[in-house]
Amino acid sequence: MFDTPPSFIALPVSAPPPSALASLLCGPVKTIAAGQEIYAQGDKAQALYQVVFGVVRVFRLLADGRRQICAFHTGGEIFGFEVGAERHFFADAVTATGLRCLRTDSGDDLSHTLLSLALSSLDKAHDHLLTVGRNDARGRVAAFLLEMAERQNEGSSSVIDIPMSRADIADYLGLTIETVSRIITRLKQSKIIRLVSSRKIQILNWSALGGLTA
Amino acid sequence: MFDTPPSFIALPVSAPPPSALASLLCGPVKTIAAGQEIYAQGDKAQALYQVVFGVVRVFRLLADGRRQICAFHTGGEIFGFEVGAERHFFADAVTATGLRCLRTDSGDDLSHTLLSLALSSLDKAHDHLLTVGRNDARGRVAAFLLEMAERQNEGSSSVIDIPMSRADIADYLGLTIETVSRIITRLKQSKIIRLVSSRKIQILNWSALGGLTA
DNA sequence: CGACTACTTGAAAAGAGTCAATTCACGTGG
DNA sequence: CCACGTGAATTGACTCTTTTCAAGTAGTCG
Repeated sequence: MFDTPPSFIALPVSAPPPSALASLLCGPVKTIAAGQEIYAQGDKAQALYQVVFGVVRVFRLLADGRRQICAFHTGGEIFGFEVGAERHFFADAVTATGLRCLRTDSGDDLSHTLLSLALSSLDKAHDHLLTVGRNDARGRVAAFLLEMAERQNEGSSSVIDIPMSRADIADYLGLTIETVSRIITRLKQSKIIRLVSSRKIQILNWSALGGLTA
Repeated sequence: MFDTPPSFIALPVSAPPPSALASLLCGPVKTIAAGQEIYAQGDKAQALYQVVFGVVRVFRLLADGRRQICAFHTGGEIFGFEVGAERHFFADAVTATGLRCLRTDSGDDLSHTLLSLALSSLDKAHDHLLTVGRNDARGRVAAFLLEMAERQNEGSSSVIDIPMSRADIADYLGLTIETVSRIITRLKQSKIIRLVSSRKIQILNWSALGGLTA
């Protein structure tokens, strides 16, 4: 390892201090309907948002109409970071969603809190890149299901809600809807999952599912 | 667009202020050899680095030995952000490289500067995700060539240096070496590029190349 | 009940991966 | 200076995966 001069201290990048985070929150919760836009590419980047309930998707649109979903955000998560003054992405609600705007003008050292939030976004983006870059279709769907499961393990029921459509999943994973559907069918046939309904999936064999991802 | 309460100010996320950045720099330039490790997964995250010359690759290693390169970094770029106290990635030198460590203990409001750097990393990660998620093999290679060209358009020669191996390119784009090689051959046959040598590529038709990417 | 949308399934075609064999560039040592 | 060895890059033949296009099923809302 490349040795570091001792005078360099650790980066201030610990997990977001919950207290500082609480001080960041403020606005009232706004409820928006499924499909409603939160912001669009080209908008002025003005605020961050916290998801109170529901699901948000953040995505880019390509010239030919295709879409790459960069991230889904669910309860508690914060999104809306942008590099410049303008939005580079679109964000809209997948389901009816409650959002809180986050103040960034409370006077003092907010950038410390914002930094740890931004780094956590960066980390997730890298995870997603790994999922898409180094997994075949089956591995990507498996990773997606495990990601969704992890977000909602309150009570650790093995039945997970899939609030988004197959098209959303496909655009998130860089696949087509048909492939997503076929993979789900195959996972069902091999008894790794069970479909309660097309939007409610029970995981029967966690380790097998985990074994499919990179 | 979801309307924002007027009390919320713009995010402090403008481009890195060059002055503040200058104040961040300090350490002497360390030269490391091609292939030498800079940090490894599991290491304590201690500092950021700025590339003075040369090329660095940041990557993850999978259980089965495969590799996903998250980013290449060249002259001037800053890397080494981590979420927690531990490194989640490996970083090493592609070619002989000069690095400067960046102090993060200079007393005052560094997190503002760090935030804009982190957001710029986040933006690049999203770009890369788009490249890998929504392009076929040809589009990914085209995007890669254009990215490399953009990094070294001093003098705007159309001949670009490719300091990394085909294996590196493949691991960056989520492809195999053979596919990368075949795509390059096809681009050559269609007179979009010309190979000065396997590591020196001249772009003959920029717009055609741009038309291949999403 | 009918229309609409989401999801699933099938068959054929295209794309990318795998395995194997060359070719190429470059150093080293005879 | 040339033969040789090494690792990188290219090419070929073949297989497997994923997409494409098309059709069919299911569920929902009027």
